[in-house]
This record gives sequence, structure tokens and C-alpha cells, in this order.
Amino acid sequence: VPEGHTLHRLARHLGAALVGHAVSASSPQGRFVDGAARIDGRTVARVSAYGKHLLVGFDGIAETLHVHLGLYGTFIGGALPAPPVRGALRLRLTTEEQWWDLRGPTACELLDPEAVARLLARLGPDPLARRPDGAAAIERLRRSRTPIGQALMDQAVVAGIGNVYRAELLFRHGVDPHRPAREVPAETLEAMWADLVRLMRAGVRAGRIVTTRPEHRSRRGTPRRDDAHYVYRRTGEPCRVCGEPVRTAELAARNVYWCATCQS
DNA sequence: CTATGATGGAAAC
DNA sequence: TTTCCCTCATAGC
Repeated sequence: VPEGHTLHRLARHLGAALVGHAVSASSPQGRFVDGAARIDGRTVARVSAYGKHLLVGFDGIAETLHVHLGLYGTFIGGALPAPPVRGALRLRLTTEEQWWDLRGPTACELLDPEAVARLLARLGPDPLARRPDGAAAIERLRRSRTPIGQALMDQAVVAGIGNVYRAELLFRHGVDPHRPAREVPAETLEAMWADLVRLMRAGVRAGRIVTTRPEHRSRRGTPRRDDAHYVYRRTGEPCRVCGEPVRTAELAARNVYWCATCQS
């Protein structure tokens, strides 16, 4: 589920496995052969995530590996021996101990420092940054005439939110996704940001998105997947708070889910 | 087993 | 506005 939490979790795991280690790099699929050759044998210097973007730096070259998983990319690894190469394997990295396979990414490329700077410059504040800049994010929302459900998905406004966090955050604060962002009270936006930081940090820790409060789940203990969300992908099912059927519509080219009673 | 749609975003039209 | 990336969880047979 590659929203921002997935990328930050991945950066943490990749960093622990690769930083300080030399990697062998190959592109069995054939679409990143030159890039793989450029990093093959080099030592990984740093791994970081910005919004939904992953950056990997290497000793000895100025370029940075940039990965964006898109809608269905995966980057998974484990202890050697590596599994047999299968299907469209864009990039395989191995150390003496571990393998990491990248499949189906939207972006897998080497960027020079200027391109990295341009990439970061077009991203809004990341709730998962070490020092999240809520004031800047709220300022961007307050200037936006677009529906808040659309503005939240704009990576130049907030970096790392995807369709699940959008729907769930708006539900938790009783805000209709179609409401113009600038009409949402400042105190609501501030509460939303603080909540978003908490939710996404929990998402990094758990490796999944859980937004329901315990009292709104059908059972106690660790929520099952069908108990983890208030509205996301629950079209027609009863709202966990008021019982009204959850609605769906298209907003920012994606399905948005909301409760018309709880969110106004 | 196959069919479907999905958490995203850039490029092509 | 449409296409593409070509994975993976889930639903249905």
C-alpha cells in the first residue's frame, strides 16, 4: 500500500540493510541496465524517503537512485539466497547477506543533484519528516480554492497522502471532501495536521493504515483489515458512527469515500 | 484457476 | 483526458 508511510518504512529497512554495504546491482528486465551498471559494486551512503519518493545515495558518484512505486510497485527483500529471477524484475540489489527486488515502479532512475533538488522543491511538507512543517501545509490549504479532498491529494500541498489517508482523515474531522479547502476553519486544519502526523507515524510502525478508534471496531484487539477504516472502500456499508450508507464519488481522478451525515 | 480493480503519477494524446 | 507501468489482494468460479 504505497502511501507515504510505506516509503518511510521501506527507507528504514533498506537503510538498515544497505548503508555501509557494497551492493551488486542488475536489471534482469532490461529497463535499467545502464543505471544498474552505474551503481553496481558501490557502497550505499544513505537512504531516505520524501513523501512517496525513495532516494538512495552512493559513495563515489553524484547521482542518486530515485524510486517511485506508483500504484502497484513493490520493493521487497530478505536474507540470501535470493529467489529465482522471475517476471519483470526492474532492479535487484544484493549484499553479502540480503537481496532486494524492485518491480513495477513508476520511476527507477538516476538523478543528478540538480534534478534531486527540483524533485524535492515541488513537494509540499511531509508529515513524516523529522520536523513536520504543519504551518506551511496549512498555509497552502488555506490558499486553495479546490475541494479539500483534491487539495490533500496534491503532493505539492502535502507530500505522502494517498487515497486512504485522504478519505480517513476527512472522516475523522467531519469534513466533506467537496468543501473548498479555504472554507475549512483554521483550527480544523491544525487538528487535521496533528492527527495526520500521528496516523502516519503509526502507519510506519505498523506497516499498515489503521484509522478507526477502538470503540468503532466490531471486535477488540488488533483490527482486522475490514475493521481498519471508517469509509475507505466501504461504499454502501453502514457508517461506523451513524449507520448511514457510506458514499462514493470521483474526486481528483480517484474514488473518494465519505459519510454525508458525519461530514458536512 | 481467472478476472478485476487498486494505495500514483508521468507521458502521451 | 487517456494510457502506461505490469503487481497483488480479493472475489468469484
